Amino acid sequence: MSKNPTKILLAEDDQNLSMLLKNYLDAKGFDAHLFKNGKEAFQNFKKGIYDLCIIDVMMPVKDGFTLASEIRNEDQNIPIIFLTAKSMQDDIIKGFELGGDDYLTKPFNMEELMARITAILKRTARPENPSGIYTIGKFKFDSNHQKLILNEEEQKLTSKENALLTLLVEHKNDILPREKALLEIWHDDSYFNARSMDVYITKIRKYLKKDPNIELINVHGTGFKLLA
Amino acid sequence: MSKNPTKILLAEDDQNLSMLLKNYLDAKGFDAHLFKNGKEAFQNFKKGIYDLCIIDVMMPVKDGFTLASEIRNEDQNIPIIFLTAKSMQDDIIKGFELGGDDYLTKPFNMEELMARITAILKRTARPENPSGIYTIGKFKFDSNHQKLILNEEEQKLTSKENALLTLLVEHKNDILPREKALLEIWHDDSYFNARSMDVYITKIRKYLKKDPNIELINVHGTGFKLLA
DNA sequence: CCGGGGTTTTAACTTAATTTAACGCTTATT
DNA sequence: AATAAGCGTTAAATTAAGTTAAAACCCCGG
Repeated sequence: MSKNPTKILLAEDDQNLSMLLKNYLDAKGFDAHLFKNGKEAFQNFKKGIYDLCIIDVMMPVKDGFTLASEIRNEDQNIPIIFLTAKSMQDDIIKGFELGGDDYLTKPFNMEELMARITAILKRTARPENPSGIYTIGKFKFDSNHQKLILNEEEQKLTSKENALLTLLVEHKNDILPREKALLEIWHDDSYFNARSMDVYITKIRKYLKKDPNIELINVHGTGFKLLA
Repeated sequence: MSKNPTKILLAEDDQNLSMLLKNYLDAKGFDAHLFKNGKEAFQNFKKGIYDLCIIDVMMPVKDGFTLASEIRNEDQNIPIIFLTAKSMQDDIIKGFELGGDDYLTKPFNMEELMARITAILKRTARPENPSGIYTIGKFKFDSNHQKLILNEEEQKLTSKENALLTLLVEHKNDILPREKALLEIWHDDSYFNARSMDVYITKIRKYLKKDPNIELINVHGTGFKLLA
């Protein structure tokens, strides 16, 4: 199940820059759609489902701010990045007031744009599994409620057991590196924390033993692997 | 019941700029805490509950990137804005990779910083509920009138019960950190206040017991989570 | 100023979660 | 095979949280 590319609405009238942008974004794996003024852009915005907008402030026919406020009117949440030639602070303030998420002053370099896009998408991204419910062999694992359920029996988990098992299922059939677990759960990779983690691995193994098809194996010097 | 100001961690070694920043932010109604290097900043970060970090990249003792990654390790979500003297693109990319939310190149003007702070906080903000009326499972909770209502029955709450339950519902299905509750309600994180808070947790659990689908679980060493 | 009812804090005790310690076994290295 | 480092398991020690009751506090009416 491969993911759809992020669809970007690109509103920019400058011929050179716009093609440069579109090519760059497409090369980076995005699906960028280019429009040369605010009017065209808005007409298309209503049709397509976009994930992100990059809007030049100065455009003929309909300027970027007008476009942005129309878009905001349709969609409260879609991220908007403004581009502007002049670095007038009033413009910047206005852009943010309109609900812009970021603001780039020309000339900017593509790497920076890319970094800002990535940062915004990361913030906007929906968590992978908001329900927090996973299947492990015959078990249901509800990480939000810190419970491991087999048939009708509920096993309550402590916070650490829950955190560790959550990491393990997120890496199901794959290695969860020791270091990663230690940093995320214990916030520090030290001798004692590592020993503590081993204790929790034992506890989790004990719980999971009720389904003999599940294995929680160690990869020496590397990490653990949950097989189901 | 007025709201606490947004608490900002400010890490900046330049004497002039840092005081300028602190004064400006304080004047804008924030509660800015200034530290002159990464080490000091991190030590204090762990103690206080901050809402936003503004970090200079170039600092003595511990640089801004190191500080940011340590902070990210403790808190996945807190917004971080980097400040840098040089507009080196590599720095910018690195900043975003570390989970920075925004990046400002010196010299910047205060208005722009303000705009970016506002934009970030708007994204991060928890949805407000001016009515003060929440739903918790089968209950209605009216925080303005300090009442918990199930069917026709009204349970009056004391102000502490009310304040704590309000914080809990504002973080529904998410962790309410102990320190945050202690600082906001008891204004001081001490042993006895922590004990007192536990007493109130017990009381609230007793009230909520009437709906068996509601859980108020403890996350060891971290806080409480209200699940409904 | 005093007393009483409700609220909050302190105290004492209990239970649970987590870390540390101890010891034995396994895996890599030479 | 000897050695060292990594891991497994159990139990003890430590620290956090849960519960209940008593003490202290606070505010209002008399």
